[in-house]
Amino acid sequence: MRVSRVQAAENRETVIDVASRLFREHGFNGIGLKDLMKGAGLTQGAFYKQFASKEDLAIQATKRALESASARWTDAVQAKPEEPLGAVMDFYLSSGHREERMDGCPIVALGSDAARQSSDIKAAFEAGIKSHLDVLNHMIGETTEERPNSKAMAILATMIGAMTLSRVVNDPELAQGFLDSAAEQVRAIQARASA
Amino acid sequence: MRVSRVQAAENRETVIDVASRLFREHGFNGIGLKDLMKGAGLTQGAFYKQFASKEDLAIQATKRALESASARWTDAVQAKPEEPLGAVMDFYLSSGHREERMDGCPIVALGSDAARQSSDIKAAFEAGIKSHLDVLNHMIGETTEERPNSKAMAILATMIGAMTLSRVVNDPELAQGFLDSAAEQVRAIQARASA
DNA sequence: TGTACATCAGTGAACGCGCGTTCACTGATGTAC
DNA sequence: TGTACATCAGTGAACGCGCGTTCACTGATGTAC
Repeated sequence: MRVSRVQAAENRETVIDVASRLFREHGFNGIGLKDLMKGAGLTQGAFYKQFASKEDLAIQATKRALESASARWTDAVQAKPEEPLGAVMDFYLSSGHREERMDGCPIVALGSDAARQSSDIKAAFEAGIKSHLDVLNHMIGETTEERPNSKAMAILATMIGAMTLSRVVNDPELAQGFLDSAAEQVRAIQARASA
Repeated sequence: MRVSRVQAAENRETVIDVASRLFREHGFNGIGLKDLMKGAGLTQGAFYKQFASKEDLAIQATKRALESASARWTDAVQAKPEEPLGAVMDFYLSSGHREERMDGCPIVALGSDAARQSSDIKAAFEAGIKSHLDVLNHMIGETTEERPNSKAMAILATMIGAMTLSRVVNDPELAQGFLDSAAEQVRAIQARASA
């Protein structure tokens, strides 16, 4: 049952979108091609007409996940341009984000895994992370300092570290404590940047 | 070939030690029972004489990994009691630690995975993380504040976030930048705590 | 202390299962005239 | 524009493989007398 070129291209994009979410939910090794394709309404056999291997899809899906994460950050900036960093923290350091692993930050959801993956996967993370740093730099209004990006790097590290810690403990109060402490900390960094 | 009770107990501990290292290197799903047992000099079949399931071993190994991580932190304190936080940062935020996933911080190595695991696994992380926070609190000499542990939480989040970011990028300079920015940031938190 | 027997940690093969990947086939799409 | 044929995205079954788990067996350890 051949399908139009347009439809085939759409199917490919759907598979990448679905994979970017299911990989975040289950990890690169935690979900198989059968379920990934089923999530896009296709069967296993069609996979190799679109992708060279599972690794190939993992690369595309990682890029997609980081692009949508960056888009979410820039959306936050535009929604509340007078206090962009606050807007980002409102969604990133929230209990909602703690629960939504599937649609949440891919660095938190896949970071431990990614450290073990090929340099192609890491390249996708690196590009996305640089994009995050650029957005942060504009937010804190600081582009020239001793070590470039230093405060943006510290903010990003604090935020993804807090979300990671928040997700690996059972105690909800402790989990919330990490998010609150990170928010307090990021505000302190911002104050130093503005001063 | 029965083995003495003492030997059997030693074998069990060896398996847990090996697993705590190999899980960190390959992830919970990235290594099988055959290789875990081989690492301890035993065969696959002996596994179920010592553990109820792979999940059971994962719980024991996670506890072990976090205990040895905490031990490393307290060792650093004792080795350099006049500047304990500096001593911890010297090893934690180092390129050596970035490369040694097998013996390094289990929160960074397994955090993304752990968020998807059972509450038994999370309980092991929670206990280890609380222990880390206690050590940090003693270091910064602050036990009573508005939100208890707030600065210790921010320091821990910054450190594990920086190590995670450092490991998922290819560019060595960018990787080092995250570690350096985190160190700078942690010193700033410490200064505020002492003031 | 010495002997006879029960226990059980460890071995290695087997189990069913799901994985990533391959392939013969289908039939609507795209192309050539 | 209409017809004939080639293309190829998608199907569904099959491949070999490694996984977690089970099991009959071994033989040194531990126990009872």
